Amino acid sequence: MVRKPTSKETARKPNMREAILAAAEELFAINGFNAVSVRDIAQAAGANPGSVTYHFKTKDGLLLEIYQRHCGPMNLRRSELLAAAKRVRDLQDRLEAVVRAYVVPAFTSGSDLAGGGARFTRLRAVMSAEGNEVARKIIAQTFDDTSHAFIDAIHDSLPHIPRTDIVWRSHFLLGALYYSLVTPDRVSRLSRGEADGNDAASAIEQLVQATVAAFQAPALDQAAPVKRRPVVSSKT
Amino acid sequence: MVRKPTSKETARKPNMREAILAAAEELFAINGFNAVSVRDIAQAAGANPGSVTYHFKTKDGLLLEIYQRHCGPMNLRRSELLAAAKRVRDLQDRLEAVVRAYVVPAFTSGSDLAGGGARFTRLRAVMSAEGNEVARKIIAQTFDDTSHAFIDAIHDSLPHIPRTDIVWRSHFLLGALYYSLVTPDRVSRLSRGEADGNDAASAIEQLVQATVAAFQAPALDQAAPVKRRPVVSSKT
DNA sequence: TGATCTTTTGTACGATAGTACAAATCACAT
DNA sequence: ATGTGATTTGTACTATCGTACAAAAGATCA
Repeated sequence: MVRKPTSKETARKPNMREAILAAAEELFAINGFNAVSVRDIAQAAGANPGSVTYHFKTKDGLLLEIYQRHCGPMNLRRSELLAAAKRVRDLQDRLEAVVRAYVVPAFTSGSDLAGGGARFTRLRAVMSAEGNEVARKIIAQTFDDTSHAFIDAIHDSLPHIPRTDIVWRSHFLLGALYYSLVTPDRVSRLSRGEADGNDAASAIEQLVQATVAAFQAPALDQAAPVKRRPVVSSKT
Repeated sequence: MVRKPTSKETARKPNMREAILAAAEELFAINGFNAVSVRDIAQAAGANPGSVTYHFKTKDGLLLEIYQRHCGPMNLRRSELLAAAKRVRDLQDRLEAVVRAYVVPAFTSGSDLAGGGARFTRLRAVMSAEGNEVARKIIAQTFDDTSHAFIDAIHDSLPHIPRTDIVWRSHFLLGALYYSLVTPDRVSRLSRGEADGNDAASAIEQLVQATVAAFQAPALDQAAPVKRRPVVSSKT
């Protein structure tokens, strides 16, 4: 039989599916995966719980779809920005451009998705903290390449810093980035209202400025290799 | 009747209560609050589920007890280290000492609790990401004082940096700290085995070094208030 | 020992979780 | 209009959740 996948195959009425995705993304990003029920999502999307099962089979499948929806555009955007940053001649400026290329897409929209950049990044932060299995797999196989590309680019701008130090510092960058999206109100509170933790532009500039300086810090290397500071091991 | 609170009042057999607390702390720190059931905790502690209810009334009460168990010692330790740090004469050295006074207690044991510092800090990180209500209240009313004290101390070492910037950067510090405890394996992975994300000593040194540099970065202030930096030109 | 208090156990209850599935409904080509 | 396949709805099943509570067990002291 000859199939004619004109409008039938391409999801004739994607409204509800999209609504469920959006509602789930928002609820997961705010409350985490475990605290949100399928019924919560359905209600927020104005749908029936059974409809979620129909479109995404399982709750995990829903999370998976959210990731697959964003990972592509965000990494594409990062690649473009990184490529542009690498063309900056001055080393100091290039470092800042690279950091900016890493930070900006996390705060802003991935592409056509309205303002979803910060929301999805917050989602990733929360899933990371929850140790979500689905997220862990996707992250490792989707973002590690990007992370390596950025680490390499930063290393090119700072040849005298060991790669190990750059890994640590970029790890700190991601942690700071995540935390800024997870608990923005704390910034407002601790600054006694002088700063707005929810202002993405401020967050980006502050983060870029601080991170560039952190990357430029002298290397730790072998000086005082911290043989056995009485620190206590983290795991038994 | 004259009471003789010799051994009865002081918890005659605290073994089980302590075992439940320890098990809960570990499970919460790893899997979050919502993903862990009372039955999980009881089983891990070798106790009966009803015993958890008996000692802590509710699951929230158990979390509350964990916080109250750690907050005192950890903040005390921080205060001591901070006081010592403030006495450092050289401004550069003092800044590093202050940062270290903030970081070290988060990674190491609060006091008598065996290796619980990193575990409890990780717990705080996860609760923060989950938006746990119980944790949020305690954190705000217990740690904000400490945070302000550190921010002030850092500001004293860096008088030319606006307080707002210092708040942002200390926020980044806490985010980096949290993330290092939540996802240490990522460091090992991205460094291709050259760094050990689970090594507390390395984490502390790297974090202190990077953070001191971040604090010392020039102020953002009003220079170029981020109208619309041409972050990128590529659109392809 | 027997009385009394603390702790542990076992069990059960109501609520809610994820998911399955049949019936109802819808959109559209014929 | 009607048949057809894609959705949506309603409902139900099982599992597990937090918690309550009575009974059993253990400990302490007159």
